[in-house]
Amino acid sequence: MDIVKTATPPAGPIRRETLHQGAVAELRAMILSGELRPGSRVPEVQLCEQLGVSRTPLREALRVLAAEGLVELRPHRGAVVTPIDPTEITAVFEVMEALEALAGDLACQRGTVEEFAELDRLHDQLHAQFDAGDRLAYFLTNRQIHARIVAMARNPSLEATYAGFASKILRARSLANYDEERWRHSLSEHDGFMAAVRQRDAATAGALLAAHSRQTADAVLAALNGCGSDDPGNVGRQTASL
Amino acid sequence: MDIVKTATPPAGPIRRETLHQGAVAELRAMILSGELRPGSRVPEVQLCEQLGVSRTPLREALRVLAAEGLVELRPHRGAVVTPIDPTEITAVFEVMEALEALAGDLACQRGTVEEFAELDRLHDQLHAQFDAGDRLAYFLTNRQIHARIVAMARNPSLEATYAGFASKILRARSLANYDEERWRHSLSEHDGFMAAVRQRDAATAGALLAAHSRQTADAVLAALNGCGSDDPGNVGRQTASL
DNA sequence: AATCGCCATATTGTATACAATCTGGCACGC
DNA sequence: GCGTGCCAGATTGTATACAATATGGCGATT
Repeated sequence: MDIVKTATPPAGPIRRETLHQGAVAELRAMILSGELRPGSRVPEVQLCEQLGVSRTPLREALRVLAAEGLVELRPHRGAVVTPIDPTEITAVFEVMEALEALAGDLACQRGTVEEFAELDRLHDQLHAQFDAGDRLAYFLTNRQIHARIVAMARNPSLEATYAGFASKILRARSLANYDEERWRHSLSEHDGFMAAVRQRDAATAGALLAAHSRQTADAVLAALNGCGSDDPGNVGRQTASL
Repeated sequence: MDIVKTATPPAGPIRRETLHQGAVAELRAMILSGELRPGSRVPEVQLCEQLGVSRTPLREALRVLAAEGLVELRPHRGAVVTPIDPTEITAVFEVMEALEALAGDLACQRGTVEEFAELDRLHDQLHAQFDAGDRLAYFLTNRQIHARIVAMARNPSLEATYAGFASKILRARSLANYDEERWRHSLSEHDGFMAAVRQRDAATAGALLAAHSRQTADAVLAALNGCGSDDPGNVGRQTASL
């Protein structure tokens, strides 16, 4: 058989598994990174040549992204990247809070010793990156920590739902970079729930994670409402919010 | 302009908005009602003539349903209706519990007087249907009540997520019809959280709704594990579980 | 006799062609 | 002058045709 060409051809158009799957991944990345600006129309043919695929798989990809809520389809009027609506983000954060609480609770009950150790390691790394003033690295480690906690909950449905909400929040965050004080506070919140996590105190960990999420929400929403949407200067560049 | 033909043509194939949207709705209904059995393969061409559409919109519909988790796509091997996996249902219920709690909490804070009154009316109706022994009617009213509560939470993201989880649970329920005692207990749980709702006691209402969800989970999972999956006699008929 | 490899068939993945619908502008009429 | 109706262009929605891949059976080989 041909078990040879398992690796991705470095050049050429996308070739993940099927074209429409690859297109979904590509488009999602483009949306989350801000390369496709919120509210912008998405002409099919243009994306087709950009991704090197035909309209059929591209359209299938758009339908999937629409089901995820990243784009909106208006019959005969084309697709638009879902605009970032502070009202919606508020709603998303409300649910996120509950999901974080659940994840923290379950993670404490179900994580392995190795996973807890890994969490500790990441937390130390987070501190180091804060001390170094490396916002981007901090941001990435932060996401990793939360992702690990969710994974430790041993609940694929929670994980998938969490990922969906996280992606929406990520898009909002890319518009709003906030201040040093919030950063410091964010770290101290991490210290807080990590203390509970170390003791396997499920209820407290969940509550503190939810509180952390709520604080993040406040900061993001404040930044969102603060900067408005006129002349979105750095939109399109993913910035490191905390 | 042509504001005339707003109504759906009664005859002819599906014609909701676009064909693929209609196909999504049709297929989802077929899956939820059990007309398409869990685990069964879904040949495209067969569904095409059944729905009276071409392969293109049907395939787009399948991609959407795959994103919702109702079908699974295996490249070059066709789509299958996602089998009902007790493990997954357990996970789904875990998240559902948190969603119910959140919905109940927010609903108490945000519902209008009219909505609370409507909830009361539905609750009375539920009692009447229990007394009449009408399981199906009870089941439908039950769903309505929960849907109303979620709507009162004023959170579209929660509503959408809830709907997704509810549909998965619905499929599991259709396999497991459980006993009179559980029915009675379910009603008394409704009495419980409705009492809290009437007092706008958000925290208690949320907690009781979560508990109700947990009890439902126990019953459904017990029934699921009880009957096994050999000779799934009445699979395909939607039954009224509580 | 059992296993491996190959091939015919069916089904899915993709590309292209055609039909339907929306947008923007222009001429006409009031 | 302004609004209305119509038309050309562009874009999306759908159908069909072609290419690629998985499945199951048959035969050759050991």
